[in-house]
Amino acid sequence: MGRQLAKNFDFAEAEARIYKWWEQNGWFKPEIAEDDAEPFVISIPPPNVTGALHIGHALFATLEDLMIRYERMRGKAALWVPGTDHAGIATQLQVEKVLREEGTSRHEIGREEFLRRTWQWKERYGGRIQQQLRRMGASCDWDRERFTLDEGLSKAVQEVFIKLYEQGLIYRGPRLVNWSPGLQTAVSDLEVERFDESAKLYFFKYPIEGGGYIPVATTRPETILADTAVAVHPEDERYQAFIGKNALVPMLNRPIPVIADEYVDREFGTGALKVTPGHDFNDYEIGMRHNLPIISAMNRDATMNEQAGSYAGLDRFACREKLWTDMEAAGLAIRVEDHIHNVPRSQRGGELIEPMLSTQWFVKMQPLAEKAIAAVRNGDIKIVPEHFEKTYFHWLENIQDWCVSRQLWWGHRIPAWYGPDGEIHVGREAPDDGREWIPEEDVLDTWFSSGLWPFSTLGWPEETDDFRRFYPTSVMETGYDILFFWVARMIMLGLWFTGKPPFHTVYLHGLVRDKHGRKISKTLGNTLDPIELVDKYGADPLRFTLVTSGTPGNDINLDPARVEANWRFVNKMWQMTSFTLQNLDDDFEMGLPDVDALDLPSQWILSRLNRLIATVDRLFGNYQYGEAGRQIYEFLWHEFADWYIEISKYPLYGDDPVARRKAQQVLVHTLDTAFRLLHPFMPFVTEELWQHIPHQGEALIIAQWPEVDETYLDDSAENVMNMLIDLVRGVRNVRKDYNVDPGRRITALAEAGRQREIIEQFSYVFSRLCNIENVDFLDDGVEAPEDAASVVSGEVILYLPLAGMVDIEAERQRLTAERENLEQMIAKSQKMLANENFVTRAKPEVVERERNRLVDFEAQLGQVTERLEKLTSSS
RNA sequence: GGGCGGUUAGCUCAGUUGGUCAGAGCACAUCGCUUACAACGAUGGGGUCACAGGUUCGAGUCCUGUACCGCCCA
Repeated sequence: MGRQLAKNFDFAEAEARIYKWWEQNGWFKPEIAEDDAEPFVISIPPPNVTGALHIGHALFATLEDLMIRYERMRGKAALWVPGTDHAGIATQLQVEKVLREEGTSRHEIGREEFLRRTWQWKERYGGRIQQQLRRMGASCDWDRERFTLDEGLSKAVQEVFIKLYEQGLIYRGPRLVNWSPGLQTAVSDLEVERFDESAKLYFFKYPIEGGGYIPVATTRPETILADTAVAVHPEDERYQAFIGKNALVPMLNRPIPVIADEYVDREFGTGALKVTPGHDFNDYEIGMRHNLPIISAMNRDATMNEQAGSYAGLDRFACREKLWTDMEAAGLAIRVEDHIHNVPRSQRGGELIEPMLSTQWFVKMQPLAEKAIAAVRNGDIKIVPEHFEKTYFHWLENIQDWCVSRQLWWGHRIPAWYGPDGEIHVGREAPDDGREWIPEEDVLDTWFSSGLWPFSTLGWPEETDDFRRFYPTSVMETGYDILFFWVARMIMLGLWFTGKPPFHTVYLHGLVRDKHGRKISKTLGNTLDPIELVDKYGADPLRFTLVTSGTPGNDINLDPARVEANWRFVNKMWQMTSFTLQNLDDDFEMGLPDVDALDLPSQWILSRLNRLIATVDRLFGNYQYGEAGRQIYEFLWHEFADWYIEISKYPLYGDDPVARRKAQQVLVHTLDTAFRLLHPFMPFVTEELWQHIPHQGEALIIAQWPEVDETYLDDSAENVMNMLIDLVRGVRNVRKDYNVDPGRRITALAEAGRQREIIEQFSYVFSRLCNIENVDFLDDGVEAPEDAASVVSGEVILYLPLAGMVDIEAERQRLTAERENLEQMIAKSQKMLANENFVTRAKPEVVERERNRLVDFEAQLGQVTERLEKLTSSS
């Protein structure tokens, strides 16, 4: 009789075995659903192909897998499209580093060889992250895996670029761009981060032709050499006389106009501004307004060029120093002050970004942005949590044209050719006109291809079966940090090219931080390696911790102690199952008796179980996965294990085969249902345990999601059970207070009024749970023993005769405290109910509940008071 | 300067139509190896829910303001 389970869960063995089994059976594929099933599709946020799984990846993998598993169990054609990103700059930097170590460089080996090496690098390291996602339990359809440089995706990229060009939305031209001198490429404004750093503010004299000077302050003296104007505020009295005159650029003596512009902040510095359209974005705007010439005084490596006169060839910082020394010598320098300056740095590597004049390819964003704004405004796309919509709108409403060309080699080559007469051709091929067309060297921003991801991965621009069936996708789950980089661009490009929003919901998660809320960084040494945690505790506890440690859109402070606690939860479930299996008969048959045929504890646990299903459904509907997980945990541990299992030992160990059978069925049914609910959170252990319990169907991963059976919802069973639980707790309490040896069996006397039958029937509960040998009933008019402690719940009072152990005075104090507490509650409750506004305005069920509470309190108070009076009169 | 988020037990966090909402885990204290589980169980201590107003019969929950922390944008 009974079945055996290993003593503990060997997660390392089981996870590998189960994942392989799922994958081999094709259960990650949408085709396992009915042919007409509604699709549910997620495109993975593609990680860097040569990267390693970090804790942020673990978070998205968990959330997306949770959504996919839930919808799969609900019968939808669930498809999670996996893939990786070529990550232009990051990957190129990795390979360049290797080349440097080999003593060579990409320029030395040439473009073709460099690309060969990079593909080789991708082949070698590309795959690692996919394996790590598998360890997290990610149920992606690996047969549909994509890479942004795949042929199909490259075709989509070309298609989009060419179409946008034909539509007049792509242009090429010299503009001021963010230039990364170390990488020697342009980057977009999103790829620039700004930091407040201490710097120097240099005050100097701008000589005026014909005498006098205007004092000017700058943080970057070297740009003086590229000044094309001095600007003052039109209403600034101090400088009125100079407007329209010429100033002379220090050391170069080049004449430039003094102009008036309202942009100038009269309070800052000297109130006069040097204007350098070639090296500053604000100055560029001023330059446009006043038709100023643009001078670029730097080379691509941020050394000074011939425009800098004698300073040509110097690095910008060396130039700054030398120029200032020269200006001091020339009597033009006034003073240098310490100054906090907002400095632009590259998101990649942190080097100083220089605004530089450069010829690049741009996408006109406004027409695309308008559609993207409308889609969220009219509800076609919902952002969760909602407050991110504001950020989204603000960015799109103020959108700048997107610089999409990069002077890199690793990426999608821009499909453009230059003709011998300077003409530009954009298309898949060079024109076949016998002339020599030179292909564009630049590649596209990696985010350009990522922006097509939801549809390019499904075959677009081809009208493939997948595209027809699975586009638009359903939910875009990703971090809020790439709302602009990625999400907004997918929405813009998706709407523009497919005419449909690429997904109906954007779910944004927060950043994972360390347990003290610090950003995770190698420098701080607080990195959390998800794979290490999986090795130590298994994937399930890590997943559960990631989901239940926070709320949507908020950062998560991950405490490894919680991972350990959830590993204990896994063990707890293992033990619950082990208990159940040990108590099954060989001829056990699944099933569930009608609610009327069940005992109270079973009615109670099934009522709680069905409420749990309803709660989880409601929470999932609102993307409240964390709360749903916590509720399941609470149910399994603190209702099912703590109470139902303990109580079920009575019928299981008793000699009534019918009762025994019913208890078995309730145990199995509850585990079965709870495992289904928990499976999206903890797929491995739930699958393993489900396989061990009696079950119908091949695998939990494809089992049906539970539905609420309202016939099992039972308020009255819950109320009575709560009373019993209350009494048990009260008895345990007394035992502890009086230091009654846990092994010592005691008896109880009850005054139960209308609850007498219940107490009688469930005296075994007291026996099992608080070691009460038997409960007798006090006949009317018979006094309770004096040497007894008492426990009250509702109208029931239990006396625990503890001859010689009860300190009457202590007992009196205990009861007095309880009476005071009750009196307070009663007063509060009475006050509420006496308030006409409450009775008339509050919801009826709230008023009703309050009335019941009051009745309960009063019954309890009656018992406590009576007991106190007896103790007082008899002592 | 504009916008957003946070401030709940020693620590990490829940608490989403305002009415058992003052909770969980960890940590701490006491007791217990009782045949599912010591990777456990029982019991307990611990918070004026940042502060000040307001709305409401009722506010951790809604509104306004303040302080501090963090993020985004300029």
